[in-house]
Formats: sequence, structure tokens, C-alpha cells
Amino acid sequence: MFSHDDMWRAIDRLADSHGYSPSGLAKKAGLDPTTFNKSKRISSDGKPRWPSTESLSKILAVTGATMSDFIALIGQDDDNVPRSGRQTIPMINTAMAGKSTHFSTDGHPIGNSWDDFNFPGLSSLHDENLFALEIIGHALMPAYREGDVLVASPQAHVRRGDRVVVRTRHGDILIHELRRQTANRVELRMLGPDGNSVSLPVDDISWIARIIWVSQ
Amino acid sequence: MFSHDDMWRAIDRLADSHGYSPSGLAKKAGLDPTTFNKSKRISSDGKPRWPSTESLSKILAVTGATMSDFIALIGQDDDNVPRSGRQTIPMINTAMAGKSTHFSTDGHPIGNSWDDFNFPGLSSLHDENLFALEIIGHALMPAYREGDVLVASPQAHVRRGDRVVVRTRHGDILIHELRRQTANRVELRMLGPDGNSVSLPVDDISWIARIIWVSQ
DNA sequence: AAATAAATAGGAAATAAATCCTATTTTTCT
DNA sequence: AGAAAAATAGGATTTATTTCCTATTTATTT
Repeated sequence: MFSHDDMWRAIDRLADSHGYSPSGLAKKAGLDPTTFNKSKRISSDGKPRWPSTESLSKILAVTGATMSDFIALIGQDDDNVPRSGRQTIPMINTAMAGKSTHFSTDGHPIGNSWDDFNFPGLSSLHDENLFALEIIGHALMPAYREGDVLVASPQAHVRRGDRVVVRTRHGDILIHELRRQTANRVELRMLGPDGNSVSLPVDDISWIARIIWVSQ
Repeated sequence: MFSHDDMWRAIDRLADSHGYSPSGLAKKAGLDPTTFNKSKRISSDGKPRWPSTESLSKILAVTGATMSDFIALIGQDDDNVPRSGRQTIPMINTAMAGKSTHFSTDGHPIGNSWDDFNFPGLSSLHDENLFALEIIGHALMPAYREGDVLVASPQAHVRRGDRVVVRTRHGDILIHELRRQTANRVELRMLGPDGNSVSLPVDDISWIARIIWVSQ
């Protein structure tokens, strides 16, 4: 079971871990922004107020969190919250990174110029058919090196410029950059040093999976 | 998240698994025996009715069940458990990927040759000081392209061959491959096409962060 | 088979959650 | 520092859940 405090604490933590205030989370979930006001959690006559399971369902839906995630939030100790619960990390671009003191002397992000970047964890894993490919050999240098692991999604929409894993009907696995895709042909650019293109008839292609993450 | 059907089904199953009818469970929990009547789950104007989290808390209390138990009841008979709870995805290497039928015709992993790969989510984020760098410009092609996001860890141990973000004492941010690190110098190899090396005195370097993930 | 108890259907009333609203405080942006 | 936006407090109103109630059905007991 869970207590009134547990429920509200978990809601607060769910909000915080997804970069929202309770007000922002309510809004995002299609509820009134004042739904989770702390001043509304205990009524004027002292009675605790319990959100409906519909409200709960809505905030889990909008954050992509499961009930298990929510339960984990109930049990969490305040002092022991790993950043991992946040699902975001600070991000800055390379143009800005060198300009001002955005880093502490030991490489920690400081200052106000950082955006939040949604780290893969829960959000990308709605894609149930992700797979990983570990690179063997040096054929894809310098884009990919031996030991790198590519995470690919057959479901993700692909556009020109994307790096993709292509499976031909002959059973070949190709890792290239998608240059163009027409009704009849798929034009790919090799990732090796010379960057030559190859053009395949659509009928020769079994599937294309977009590379979304690379571990290095 | 969970649906209206999920919620009521779990309530029914909770009751049944503790030897109660829905009516009996409600009564036992201090609620009106008609609280969980099936006729009250959809209102006369067709709207779904969602129990409050207080009611939920009461029935879990009286049965001694936990929220995890309750969630398990939601998921019962569901063969379609999403992979996301696993924190791993299937992985194979590029040498094997083309050899046998490791993929279905729509790009889904099949067969027994797949390893499990720990996808970043919770496991890598014990490193609280991760940051992300978004690539601006084409200077790092073809290793990194504009729009790629590098996830870097100042805490991760770096070795030769690793790609790293280096901060010099002058405030420069460099993205290179680590060729060698001695007591006095750090030798880096540029990621651009010509792959020239640069050698910096250790004293000129503020910190080095290893690139661990790339979004593309 | 009949009697009794429990469960359930479904409407009305009471209570509670969410929404709407105004005002203030806090945070963010310029 | 000042302006603007977001968040929050808290009251009033609307909507929704639970309780109360009566009647019927189903299950259990005799």
C-alpha cells in the first residue's frame, strides 16, 4: 500500500525527473496547471486530497513512465536520487562550449547556458524493436571503429543524411548514409574514406533501420 | 501508463486472488459495497469512471498487497510486455549480422545468436557528471556531423583509441582521438580527414572527458 | 426446493477532485 | 535591474467519485 504523502511525493519526483514543475507536469498532461498545487493537497478542513487514477494515468502517459517507475519514485530517499532518474543531461553545442566558462575545472557543467538533453532510457525504448550491432573490423573508419556499438531502430523514420543499417534480400547487412530514396531506388553513400555512392533497387532491400545511438 | 480497463481488471483480480468479490473487497476496505460495481465503471453518458488513489490505497492495505503486486495484476495474461523494462536490447556483431537469418523480414532480431546489450538508461547514469555536446559545423566529418549529440563523461577512464572531449587551460574545447598519454604529454589525433596528430603538455589540459554515446 | 445472504444494477444525494479564476510569488529572460 | 513568464496560493464553481438507497439477480445455506 501507499500513503497520501507517498503519492504526492512520487508525483513531485516524477515531475522533477522529467524536467517539469508539478504545475508544468499537470499542464503537459492535459490537466489544469493548479491540479497538483501543494496548497490543494490538504483541504481547508484538514482532509487529505487524493488524485484520481485517471490523473495518474495521464501523467504517466505524458512522461512515458510506467507504474513501476512511479513506484520506484514512491520509495526513493531524497538524498539518494541519482541523476539517472532525471532522464536528461545538460547539453551545449560545440560553438558555445569553448566560449565562456561553461565547465568547472574538472569538467562539470556550470552556468546557465546549458539545455536539457533527453538521454535514452525510457523515451527511446518505446521502440520495442531496437537492436544493437557491434562493429567488427575497420571498414567503417573513421565514422565507426571496431568495438563501437550501433543502436538501430527499424521503426524510426529515415531521411536523407541519416546513417542506416540496410538489409538486402540477399542477406547482406550494409551500414551507410542514406543519400536519397525514391520510389524505385535507394541511394547510399559509403562511410569509408572515399565516400562513394551505391544505388540499389528498392526491391532488393528487405528493410532499413536508422542508427540512433552509438556507443564508443 | 495504464488504461481504464487495466485499472478495473486489476481491481477484479486483486479481489479474486484474495477470495473476495469486488463488492466484498470494497466492503472489507471500508468502502461502500457498491463502489466497484461494474455498472458504475462507465457512466450513463458513456464516460469512464476512474477510482481515486485513496480507494486504491485502501484495497491494497486490506489485502496486504503492494503496488508492485497490483501492477503485476494489470499485466497478467499479457504476452506483450514491452522490452523497455529490460534495460537491454539484443546485440550482434557486424561479422555475424550478415551470415545467417538473424533478422526477420521487417528488421526484427530473431534466432539465438543475439547477446544482450545494456542500453543506457539507468546503468550509465550513475555517472552524475555526464554532459552532452551538440555538434555545430562540419569540422569533424565524417566521424561526427552537424546535429550529432555527443554524450561525454569526465569521470570515465580513458585509454588510447578513445574519442575524447579535451578542455585546455586556455578554455578551448577539442574533440579528438586519444593516441597516447604519458606523464608529460597527451597526444591526440584529429578526427578530420587528414588525421593529423597534435601533442599537448599535460599542464595545458584542464580535463578530458571520454565520449561514450553519440546520438545521430 | 425454498429461504437467506451476498452481489450487483442503477438512480439520487453527498462528498471530493478538477477546473476556473484572481492574486501573489518565484523564476526566467532581456 | 526590470520585464515577462511560470508557478503557486487559495477561493468559487463545475465535474466526478463515493455513499446511500431501492430493487433485482445470483449464490449460498438449510
